[in-house]
Amino acid sequence: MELHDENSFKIRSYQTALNTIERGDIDLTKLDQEALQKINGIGKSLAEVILNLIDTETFPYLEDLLGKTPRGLLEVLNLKGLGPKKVKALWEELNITSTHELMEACQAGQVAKLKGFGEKTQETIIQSLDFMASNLGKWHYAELDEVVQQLLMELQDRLGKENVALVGEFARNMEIIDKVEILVKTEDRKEVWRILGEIEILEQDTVKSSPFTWRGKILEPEVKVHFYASEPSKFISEKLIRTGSPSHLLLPTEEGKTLAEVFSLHAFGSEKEAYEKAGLAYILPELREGQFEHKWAKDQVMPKLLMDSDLKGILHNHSTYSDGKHSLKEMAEYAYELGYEYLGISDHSRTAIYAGGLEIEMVKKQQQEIEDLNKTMSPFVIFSGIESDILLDGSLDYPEEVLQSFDFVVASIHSSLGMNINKATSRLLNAISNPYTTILGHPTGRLLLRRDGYPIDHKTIIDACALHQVVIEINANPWRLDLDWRWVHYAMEKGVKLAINPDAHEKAGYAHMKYGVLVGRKGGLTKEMTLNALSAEELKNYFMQRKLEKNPK
DNA sequence: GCCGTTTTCGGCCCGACTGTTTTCAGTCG
Repeated sequence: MELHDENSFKIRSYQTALNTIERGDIDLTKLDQEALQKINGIGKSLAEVILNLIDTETFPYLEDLLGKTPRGLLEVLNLKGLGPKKVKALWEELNITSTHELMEACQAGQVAKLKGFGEKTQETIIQSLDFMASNLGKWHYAELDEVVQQLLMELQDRLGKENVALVGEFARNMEIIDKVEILVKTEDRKEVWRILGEIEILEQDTVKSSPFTWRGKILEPEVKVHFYASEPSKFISEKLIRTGSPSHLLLPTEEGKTLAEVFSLHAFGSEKEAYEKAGLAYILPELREGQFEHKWAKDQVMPKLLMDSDLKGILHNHSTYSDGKHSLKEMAEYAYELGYEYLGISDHSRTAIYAGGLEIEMVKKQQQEIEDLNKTMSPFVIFSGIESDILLDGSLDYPEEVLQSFDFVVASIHSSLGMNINKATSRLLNAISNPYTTILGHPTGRLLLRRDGYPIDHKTIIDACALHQVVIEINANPWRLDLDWRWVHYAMEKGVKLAINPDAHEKAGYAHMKYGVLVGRKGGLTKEMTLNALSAEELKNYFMQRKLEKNPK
């Protein structure tokens, strides 16, 4: 609609209606025309469209629009920095219909000459295109989780459980996966390759494959996959070598060899035995990154890492008070059903108008509702929080007396993300030193594979959190996973606690906790250093104690 | 296209930034 001169307010209507539908938990298929029109943002026309869609599964207007739009242009529309107006200009003035053509036009300097464009815009577009190209074929761990586990199970069924092992990035629980790698123990490669040929979701690339390596892809979502065949005697060695990151494998051992050399020179009955041979304690796959794990293993002090079952409650969640899909009560009851002891609700604050941030009177209303629910749901506890926007100068979004009324405050940046490292760091420092800040939310604002976060001086930020006893969030949303696991160990060393927060905007969002735990473990996170491993009672005391120390009045 | 009324039209969420302009359009969160 945006590309075809449709009335901008009509476009907005569609958008508002879509937002309402997506954010609500309404089963449209059960509603008639009259009931549909009662939904805010849906009038006569849209109600008819919806009924027609349910009935015939088609939408002629959309088909018509798509028919007039080059497919590649939709991809151009996804580029950061390009909105509908600019894309339309590129299409009409330069006849650009794909990212490929756009790159050529940029490189030829044609884009900069267009009215409303310039050198800098052209440069931004090139950067966006590069960013897109560099992420091509990569996926979030969470997007592949299910298909990979299924594939693994099917293979283990057919080849024997002990003969199939995940290796590579996926085995190390990396947040971004470029290719899936699986090692098979066998004396008959051809038979294994034949079985792979029977699996429908796989497609081999025969040109790139070799006698020892089957290369190809999983079809949906499309991701590269490699299978390696290993003789039984070398299976453990090969598994270790194909799992550890390059810097892990280059770690030195007592006898002066690298880990990789030790692994490849001997035959082992188990991975534990292999690490023993190298004079090290056993290192879990997710820790094999060539970082702090070496010292832990050398000193034989591998800590017990955080587990899903250690988490006693869920902090940082949204409800229908702001942009969540489910009501406060529904969110609380579902957390209770899942066996958690508490829920920390932290809707958006008032500056986040686009997300329905809470005006002060709504804060009070919500806190009243929390108080009432806490009476009926006890011993389950709802903690009253807020995700307060960190404003441009680093201050929080409400006057003191309002901030004071929360059990906890998650402070996050949501606007003006285009900052340099000095600006971003000082903005965060200001928020961290605010006595009402309990948790620093998604510290860099990154969206994996979509945009880099603003640059921050991690050490300075973590040191400040240590000084002011601010907890840092590991936002467990697969798009964020922010704080990055590479900084978890440093935070723990400084005595900074971390919170595994799903940032759930609906009940199903709690499931993301799993991915927060995975990256937390990668960073070496323990139960002791995890805020929401505290019981409801302990956390209640923690919040209270903290408020007393910081704001004695 | 929706909503609300100061009802059958007129207005539609906001603030900041960037880069292009020479006062503001386009984009983002």
